[in-house]
Amino acid sequence: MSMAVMDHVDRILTQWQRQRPDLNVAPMGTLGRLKRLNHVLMRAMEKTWAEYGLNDSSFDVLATLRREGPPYALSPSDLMASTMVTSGTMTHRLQQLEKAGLIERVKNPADGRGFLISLSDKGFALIDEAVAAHVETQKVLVSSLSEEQRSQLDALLKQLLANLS
Amino acid sequence: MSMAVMDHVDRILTQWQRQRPDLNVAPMGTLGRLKRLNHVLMRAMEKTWAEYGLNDSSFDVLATLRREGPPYALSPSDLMASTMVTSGTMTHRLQQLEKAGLIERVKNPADGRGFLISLSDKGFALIDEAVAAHVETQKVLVSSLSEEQRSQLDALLKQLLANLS
DNA sequence: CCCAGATACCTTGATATCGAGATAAATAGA
DNA sequence: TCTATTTATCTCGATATCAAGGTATCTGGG
Repeated sequence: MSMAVMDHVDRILTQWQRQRPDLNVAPMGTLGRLKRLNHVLMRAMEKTWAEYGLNDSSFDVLATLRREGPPYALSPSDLMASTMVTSGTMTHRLQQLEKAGLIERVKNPADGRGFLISLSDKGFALIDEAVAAHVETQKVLVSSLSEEQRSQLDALLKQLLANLS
Repeated sequence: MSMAVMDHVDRILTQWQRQRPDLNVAPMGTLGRLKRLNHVLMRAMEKTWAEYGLNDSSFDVLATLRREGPPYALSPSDLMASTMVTSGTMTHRLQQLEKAGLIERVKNPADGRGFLISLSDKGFALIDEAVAAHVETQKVLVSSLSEEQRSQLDALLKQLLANLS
């Protein structure tokens, strides 16, 4: 017989039920856990990225270029679309990565307005190592779920995401 | 018969499988969806908060005070613990809220180091309205799941969270 | 060919956050 | 009672993000 354990989110819902019994706060519980989980997960993954001198932003860009396959190059616009950030943010990210020598930028010969961003050799080597470590970290982070549970969670998140984005 | 639809995360996983078949990227899919979902959900909820002149940060603090019940007061430390932000961040949040007249701060009579932060009448009225709208928004955001699915998702998130925080 | 509108990217200014370190007050122990 | 340690909060500097607006370039219809 399994004992239901009160967690932080449960306590929040209990408080609301007492203070505002008119509100249906069940969705708040689910979305609250999702937010907290995201927060905790990001913190945990940041540690691995930091071992390679990276953070969420820089890992995100380098990984996007790496998984694209040869010649490991995309335009800033492509990168923006893939990573869900605004143009100002992407400009900033690319400046940092260029300064660190992890990417190279060349004018797009086919479009005078644009650039092509590609992984440098150094950037390729770094992300190739970092992504392996990152995947290991992620494996640990989901290890409290069985493979079937993880897959079920995946399906539910996918369904929810499909109707929002 | 249900057709499996490729979403953005699926395409990322396919790319990785091609480029790095040595990596098990299944956890990456789940955690990637969780991150994207959090991003999309925050964007959606921000719209509701903005209708009341609030954002994630300010809503978070006011709601924490409101659900506490009378006398709607907590110390900055309590608020920090409840909202998972650092002391510097909380100081900043409280400055903004005080400037807006939504909270009041008094020296804690029982502890000369600390303060008590309480909702002003204006703050109480505002959060009481805003939270009702927020709950409505959340209801819409999870409406693509059946009640059973939402509850299942809740349980999985809770289990995952339990082993992390 | 030309021009209006779309597109690609950058710049700027405002915010939110963190981490490290400072200060003041409380507390526990000799 | 003193003192060392802990706790509560703030300050400061660095960074990441967004939104709005600017410039250069492309593109499609007349």
